[in-house]
Amino acid sequence: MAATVRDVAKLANVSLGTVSRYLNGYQLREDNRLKVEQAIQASGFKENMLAQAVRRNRSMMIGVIIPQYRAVFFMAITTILEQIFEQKNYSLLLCNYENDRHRLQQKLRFAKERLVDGLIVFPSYADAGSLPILEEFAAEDIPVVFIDQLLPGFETDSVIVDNAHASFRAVEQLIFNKHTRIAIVNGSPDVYVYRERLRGYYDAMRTYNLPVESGWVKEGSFIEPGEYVMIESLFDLPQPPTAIYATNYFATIGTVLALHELRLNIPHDVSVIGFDRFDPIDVIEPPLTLVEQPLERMAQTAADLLLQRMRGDHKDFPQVVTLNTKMVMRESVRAL
Amino acid sequence: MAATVRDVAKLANVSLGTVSRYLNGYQLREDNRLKVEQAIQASGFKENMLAQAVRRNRSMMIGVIIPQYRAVFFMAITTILEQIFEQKNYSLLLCNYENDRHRLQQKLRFAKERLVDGLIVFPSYADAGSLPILEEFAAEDIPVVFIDQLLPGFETDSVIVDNAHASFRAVEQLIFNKHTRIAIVNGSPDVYVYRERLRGYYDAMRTYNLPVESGWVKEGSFIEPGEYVMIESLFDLPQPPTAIYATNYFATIGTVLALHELRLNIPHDVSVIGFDRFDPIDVIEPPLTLVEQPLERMAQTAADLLLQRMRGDHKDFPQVVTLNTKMVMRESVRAL
DNA sequence: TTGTAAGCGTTATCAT
DNA sequence: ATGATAACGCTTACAA
Repeated sequence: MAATVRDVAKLANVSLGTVSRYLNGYQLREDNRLKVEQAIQASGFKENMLAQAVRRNRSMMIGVIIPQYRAVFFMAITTILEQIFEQKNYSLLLCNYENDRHRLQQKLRFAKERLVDGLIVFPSYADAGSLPILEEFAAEDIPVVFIDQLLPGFETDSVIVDNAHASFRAVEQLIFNKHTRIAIVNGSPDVYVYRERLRGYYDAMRTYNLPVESGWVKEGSFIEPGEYVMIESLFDLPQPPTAIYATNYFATIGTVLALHELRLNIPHDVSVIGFDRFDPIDVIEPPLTLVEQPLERMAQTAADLLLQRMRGDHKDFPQVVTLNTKMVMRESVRAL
Repeated sequence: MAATVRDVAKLANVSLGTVSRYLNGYQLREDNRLKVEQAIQASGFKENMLAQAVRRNRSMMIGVIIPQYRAVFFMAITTILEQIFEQKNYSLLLCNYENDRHRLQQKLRFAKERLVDGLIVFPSYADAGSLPILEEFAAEDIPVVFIDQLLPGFETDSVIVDNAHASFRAVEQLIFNKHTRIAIVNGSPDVYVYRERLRGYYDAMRTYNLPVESGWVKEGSFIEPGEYVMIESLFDLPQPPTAIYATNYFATIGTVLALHELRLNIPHDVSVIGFDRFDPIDVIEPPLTLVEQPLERMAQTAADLLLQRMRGDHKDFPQVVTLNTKMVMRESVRAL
């Protein structure tokens, strides 16, 4: 049905080797080049990437393993990854492991069976112990890059963000504005990044000799009904906070909704610093002061690292690149 | 390096044909089966899916073409698609076309070059005229299924939702509760589904002989700063609405935020019906009455249809399956 | 520069 | 049921 190099060769009256060489960018004699080009046109020849893959032993696929498609942070980075890799003619084999260690192992195996040339993993909730498959990638020299988090127990190139420092600076910013009673609305402590963000909060408070009252640390998913009652309860305390640092997108939205509910004005009554800038965060009034992650650079760095390893360049392996977040001052913090 | 059927055959002292047959589930003589199994164990043989793909002329990849990874609706369906296809050993070639006709055509070509066995497309913003590549899929008998929207000009199996009817019922529900002044906060009229949702609104109002005041129809993305000022302006009208029907996730959030801003209580001051139930919608107080789309069934239907076509069963082609949304009554509608 | 032929790791068709 | 062998569509020595 579909034309093959053989058909093209026949049509052009050259050998199939010549056609193949043409396709791979080798120099041809002028008349032959013309004949081949015409034959390709005439036959509607399209190269078969699968056959190429077998022959070259490269699938031209990159596995991208994601905790949850619903979490826009991962997908925002994946959008950029796709653009980068598409330019190099790689396609993405996306896998969602639904935040489940067991499914993660499954998905890694799945990607390996598909013979991906490289792997980018967001290792949320994971531990190396439950992921023996990773050693197989290492053994077969299939490069793996972690993004967003490390995975203790398996050392490989990683691109992360300094979460503790991000928190430190956010809290510090509040302190600079004379806030002393600062609460944190944090993601689940099961996730490494949230433990880090919490650590940065404590660090900042300690550094500036501020006490952390019991009840100022709230942790949750903030996607379940009524979960922001937890946030509201901050204001039942004898010493309610004057500022709230919310450490992710859902916590930020939840905080805003809770303050609305309590008829507390941002920033007049309570100052707020949020985390991550995803739709529809920008719609919120007043514009929120936010910690923003360098999504582009994370993606670009991870991609570059992976491509470098795939080229066989193992310089400085394993490299851990730590990027900094950016605090963007808007209007949700008031100086006391 | 990696063991092949040949290696296994040698190790087991059988022909490679026997090994291949074993792998493909044919009956073997007991002793041979044992030998082959042992050889597979011993050699750590893993089948090479790429070689299989070439030989069988089936890539075992399904292209899934998505307007935007950031839009959780698409990703929610994709999550389900992935589960369904994984069970059949298909992998997903996900492509994001960033809501751009031109990039959509590119991505379709990309998927075709990768020899996907089938295609699922969310054709937002698209028109068949700008997508000549679709005809190539048809010509080569690569099944294409549209989901969420049709694409006039290219007829193929499609799974959609009755958006107009969804709106009709939502508005009707408000009318049943004695509301007569009902506003709609709608997505961009550039998108077919929003034109449909608006049509349903008008239909319902007309059916019940209710006037639609000028200024009751708001359209926008509701992700840009200050866009909910549009919603707030509803209440500057001489005849402000007593109920708002928001036709997507962002419109719903925007509406809630705007009402908070205006210190209007839901449902006491204003009744609200929203659309789509994605995080963190459930966190909103009171629980919102929502139009919910049958994500599972959409995904399952599209997948079934595609698999059927890939099996060569072209019965009733092209099939357009229209599913119904579900109105879930919660607490954001008050009877007047 | 070109043609020939071997080979990638499979599946599938023959006889046997 | 099995072995031998061709074939899938391509790349890549090797010789010419």
